[in-house]
Amino acid sequence: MPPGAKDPYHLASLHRGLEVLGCFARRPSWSLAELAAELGQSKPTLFRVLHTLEAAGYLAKDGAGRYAPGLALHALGASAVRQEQLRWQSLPPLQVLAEETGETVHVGILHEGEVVTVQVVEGTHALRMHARVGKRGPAHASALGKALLAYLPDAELEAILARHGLPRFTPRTLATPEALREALHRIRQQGWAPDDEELEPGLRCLAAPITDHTGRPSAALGLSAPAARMDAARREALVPRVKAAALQVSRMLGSPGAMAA
Amino acid sequence: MPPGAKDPYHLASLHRGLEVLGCFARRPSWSLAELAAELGQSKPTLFRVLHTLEAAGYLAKDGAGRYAPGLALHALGASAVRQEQLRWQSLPPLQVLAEETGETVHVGILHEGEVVTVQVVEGTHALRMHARVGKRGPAHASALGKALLAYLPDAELEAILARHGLPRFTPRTLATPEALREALHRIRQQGWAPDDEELEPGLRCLAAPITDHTGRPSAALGLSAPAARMDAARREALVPRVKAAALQVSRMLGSPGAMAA
DNA sequence: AAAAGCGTTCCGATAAGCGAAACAGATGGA
DNA sequence: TCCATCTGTTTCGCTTATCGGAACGCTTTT
Repeated sequence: MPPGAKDPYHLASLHRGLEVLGCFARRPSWSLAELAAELGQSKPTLFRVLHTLEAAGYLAKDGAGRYAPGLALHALGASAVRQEQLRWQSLPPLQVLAEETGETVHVGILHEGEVVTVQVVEGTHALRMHARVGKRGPAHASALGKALLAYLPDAELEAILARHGLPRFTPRTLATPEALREALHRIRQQGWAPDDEELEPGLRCLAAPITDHTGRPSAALGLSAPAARMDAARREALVPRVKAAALQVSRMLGSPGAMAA
Repeated sequence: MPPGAKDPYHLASLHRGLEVLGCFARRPSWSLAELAAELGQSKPTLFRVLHTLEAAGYLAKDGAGRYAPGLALHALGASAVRQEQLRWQSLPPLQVLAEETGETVHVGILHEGEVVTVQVVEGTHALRMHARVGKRGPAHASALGKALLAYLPDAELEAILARHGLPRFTPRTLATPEALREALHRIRQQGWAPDDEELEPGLRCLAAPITDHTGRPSAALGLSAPAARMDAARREALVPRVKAAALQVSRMLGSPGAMAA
């Protein structure tokens, strides 16, 4: 980026715009002239940049002619903060749980009918589930996914079923709407979701919902282990720990329901 | 913006970049191809945009080759959220206080040695202080400013004095470092700051600090009235109400010190 | 009254940046 | 195993987007 090496894929105009936005991270209010001095740019150039940022809603003029962060920037910021918050707040409890149980634990959210992994801490056993941040997977065939589907409004569940269907991965996959609905009903009652080799033979999971600051279950925390280490007794013992970890994350996100516990 | 009217101050490249960022407000993870489909852009074009956004730290590649919000975006978001939060969280308490007292109340922050007004609710009396969001003013000659200066580290206070000096506006302006320091000492002790016609003859104010989620006094809440309505007795009566309003805002910002009260 | 500051507009020269097409790895199905 | 088909990346020549000097009103300061 410094002189010398030139990058053929560098858009100067966009780069300048981002530099301007960066200034607003430090100070909430700038005039054109101030930015021109700060960034060493000509006034017409910056005028165009500011004009474009304003048209896009990223900046807005305040009472005086000065520029301030706009609605789009606020929306973008809120979204980024929320995601980062979930991701990093959840890390310590995940680490503790992974350490204590030796199994891979992860946090995921629902997006467009699929589960997206947001954070992972791998277990310590040689044979363990592999997971990666950013990975997408089917919602109906994972504990994480079912824990989230269970609290969705009916209409949204319908839409997801219509869009993705219920592809079968193993003999145990819940491949009919009836079976899935029944499972979701039980999940709501008990407050956690199982996955008994429904996605991959030999892989068992359990997951509990995480509620955000509005109280809605917007993410889930799960634990995955090979069937050899996850018999009924061990799962029984793990359920409260997974639920406790999910509750702890919920509390850190400011969930009203999780406060008194 | 739609076809027909063309804007000579529109930077196409920057605009596209902002559209890309907007996508990340809705979904945390995108591939180049997905964005190309969503925005109807060619792949090389988007590749350049993503490359530039990544180089600037606004986006980053996650485990797979997919793009996710980067550190710069997170920093920007956190800053925007914090500012907006102070601004809108403070509004309801300000409205109540303005309604009950009939006077103009406002919230301000310190920036580069000056007070910047962040939110205002005007009073109901015909004769009232006029204030505008975004307005800047001297810190040493306003209640808001002094409430903030009082909690600054010594070095920072020094720097501000060196930079702006202590210009005199009225006979009562604190125009010497000694007078100011003494005043700030008292302010720390009593937890609120006065302004007795120090900026404008006939204008009296009082202000109390607002502490943010880190516990630091990062803003202040003030009430301004003409001297005719603000004798010693009335000010005495108003102090606890201004302090209570400031405390309420602090609590809403998650200030640890303000929680138990 | 003059001067200095601001944001805004104009304009011609330049190179920034666009898209078609080609390329290279990865992935997955037959 | 090979082929089909996705990715993301690179190249290249044409065009037009866009840059900065300079000039313009306007408000604020002296």
